[in-house]
Amino acid sequence: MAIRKNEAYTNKVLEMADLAKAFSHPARIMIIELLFKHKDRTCKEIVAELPLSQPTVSQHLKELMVAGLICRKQFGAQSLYCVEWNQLERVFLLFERFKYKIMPERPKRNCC
Amino acid sequence: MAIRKNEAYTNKVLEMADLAKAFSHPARIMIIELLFKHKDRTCKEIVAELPLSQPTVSQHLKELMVAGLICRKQFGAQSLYCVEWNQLERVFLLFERFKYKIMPERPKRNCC
DNA sequence: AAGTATCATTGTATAAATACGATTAAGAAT
DNA sequence: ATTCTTAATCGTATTTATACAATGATACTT
Repeated sequence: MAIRKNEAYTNKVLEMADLAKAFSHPARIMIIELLFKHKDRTCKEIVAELPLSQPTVSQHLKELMVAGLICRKQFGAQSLYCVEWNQLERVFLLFERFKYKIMPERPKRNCC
Repeated sequence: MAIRKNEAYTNKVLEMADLAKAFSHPARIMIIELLFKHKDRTCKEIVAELPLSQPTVSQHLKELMVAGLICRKQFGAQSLYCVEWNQLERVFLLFERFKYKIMPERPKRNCC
């Protein structure tokens, strides 16, 4: 613990951790997959594809919204969800940058 | 909840969620970055770069080992850690596959 | 042998994540 | 108007994650 708490992590690392967390539950990965197969989905349709109750799915949807990965449009009584492509691209960009920063250093074989 | 609990998620989705979870804490991302800068690092050196106590760092190291992302070599009293490149490549592969499965469908502009 | 250094493990406290029943709110249908 | 549908939110229980002091274990130093 040689580093002070407040200047410990760069914004990029914090952003990557947050976005990785959004992907750290299988239901949330599946939601993103579902939303690209059909671009607008109601909550009910998403619930029908998952082994989770409606309130739990709503909670995961909210987390994905907070992460900026999906958005919601109100259509009468129902909510239509869709992917925020810009933010999804941002995730892939961060992981790709991380990879190309690291992988050129990759040794011929693993050390262990 | 129309899907039965046991057949809910594919192995690929579960694997991706687990690996994303490994990246979901800034300390763990930094550890991987540190380990590629200098390929072998002692626990003490890693602790010196993070705002966390030695036991907490040890715990994060263990989680990364369980995820298969790093490995440990014992050298006398000290532990040397290094990246498991194969597994790191696996992470990037999963995210890239996910991207190329999804992004061709990307519409010209966001829906919201 | 006694002391020191390194680091994993244990125990434990606190916070965050996960899950769901119950409720609420708002629109749609009758 | 009343009932039904849809989905968010609330309340709460349970599990998991995070953090660290204390301890234990192993090797190194003197």
